[in-house]
Amino acid sequence: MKVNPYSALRTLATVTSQPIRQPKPQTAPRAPRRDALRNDAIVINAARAVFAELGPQASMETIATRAGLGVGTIYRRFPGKDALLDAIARLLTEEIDQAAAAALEDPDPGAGLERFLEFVGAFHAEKRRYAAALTDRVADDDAVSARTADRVLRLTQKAVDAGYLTQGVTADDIKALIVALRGVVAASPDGDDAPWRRFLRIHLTGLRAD
Amino acid sequence: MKVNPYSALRTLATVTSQPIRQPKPQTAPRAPRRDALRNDAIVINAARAVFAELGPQASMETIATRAGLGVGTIYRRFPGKDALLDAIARLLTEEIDQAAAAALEDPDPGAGLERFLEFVGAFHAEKRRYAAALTDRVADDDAVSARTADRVLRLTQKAVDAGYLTQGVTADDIKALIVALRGVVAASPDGDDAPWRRFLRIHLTGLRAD
DNA sequence: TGTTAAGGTGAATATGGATTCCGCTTTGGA
DNA sequence: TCCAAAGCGGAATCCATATTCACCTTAACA
Repeated sequence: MKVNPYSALRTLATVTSQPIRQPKPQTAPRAPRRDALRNDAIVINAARAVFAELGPQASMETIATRAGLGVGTIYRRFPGKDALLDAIARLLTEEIDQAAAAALEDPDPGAGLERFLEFVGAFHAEKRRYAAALTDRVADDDAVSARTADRVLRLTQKAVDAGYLTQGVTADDIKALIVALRGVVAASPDGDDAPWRRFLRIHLTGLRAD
Repeated sequence: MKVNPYSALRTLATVTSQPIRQPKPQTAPRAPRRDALRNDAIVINAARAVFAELGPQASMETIATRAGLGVGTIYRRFPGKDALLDAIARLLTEEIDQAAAAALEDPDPGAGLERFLEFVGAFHAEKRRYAAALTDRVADDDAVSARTADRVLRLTQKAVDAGYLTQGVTADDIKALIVALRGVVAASPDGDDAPWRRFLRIHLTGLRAD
């Protein structure tokens, strides 16, 4: 069993009668080191690159090498591989959220929706190797996730109201289209955008018909 | 290094001068044992069940237990887990092929196509946990695979000729729809068929519109 | 019914990674 | 410039499987 280091210190202090500088209880002890802050981003970027190339089963060793760091460093910031994936998932959700926000700005709701869906397609194409491993990593009731869901909902409603989409189309239909797109992308040869673009076109036709 | 057991036997034979019963070269040595034949199917069925439940990362141990056999027995028939997955993939391709064949029989090409796609959706729903791990396990130029591809091609052409699908729709569009369906199924809650059915409906509308 | 090889078993082994740990290095702060 | 504390590195450890193998059973055939 391990000895509690704090009790040892306290004992020593008593014996030597040295005044102890008590750090003010809630004061931040010290500024975080610059390299530590930098590495945080380096790790995530390396992980994204490696996962994109090798898929989610890429080893921590590989990620560390790519980052130019030791494995231990990764574990200092992220509890484990799973947490790393979670962090990436949140980051990507954020990116999708940005795109949704931008789409909502478009004065033409139909154009905005199309732009958003094309972004999603390209997004999945870039992450084809590990996109599937990201599902369910961000809880539905997570702040970002909820915000995005709300944006998609409004995007859909605006498109319906503007007459771009048929009456009766819901946000769930758009979500289904998004995961479908992922399936098409995953099954197409790397770098070939034509299949998912065509697929998107056709499905939108279906969503617009009476 | 390991000694070749055959040379050892040969040496013994020479020394003792015993006549060796040479089995007639090309004669089938013996009929396969009944239990062996039976186990072959037992293993595949157990594997299908376990994969459906736990996904493709289920252990060989689990499969063996489910089959009521020892792990070694599985390895006697299949070189390894990968080969087991391959075998299942081929089997499932065969099932899809059957469905395609049946659909071609339908006097109404449109109804036949719809029936086929609904079969595919239900098929994926049943295998939602491991369907993704099956892709690319059966080569495109494999006999069954090629036959199925041809059937889908004919199914599509008939549907176009009959005016059910718009002019210009190709077999690739149907294949894309199939993988898309897989994506939708994978993202829906277990056992809920409504999402993929609705999705199929909508996409077919898109494929039928001018 | 006896002989024998095919077939079955599952403990032992091999392997590939994830995760931990501790000595060494760097940085913040006085 | 000096002293910790915060960080880093990466070999050592741990673990969860896949796979092998030496020995035991059982079915086929005479």
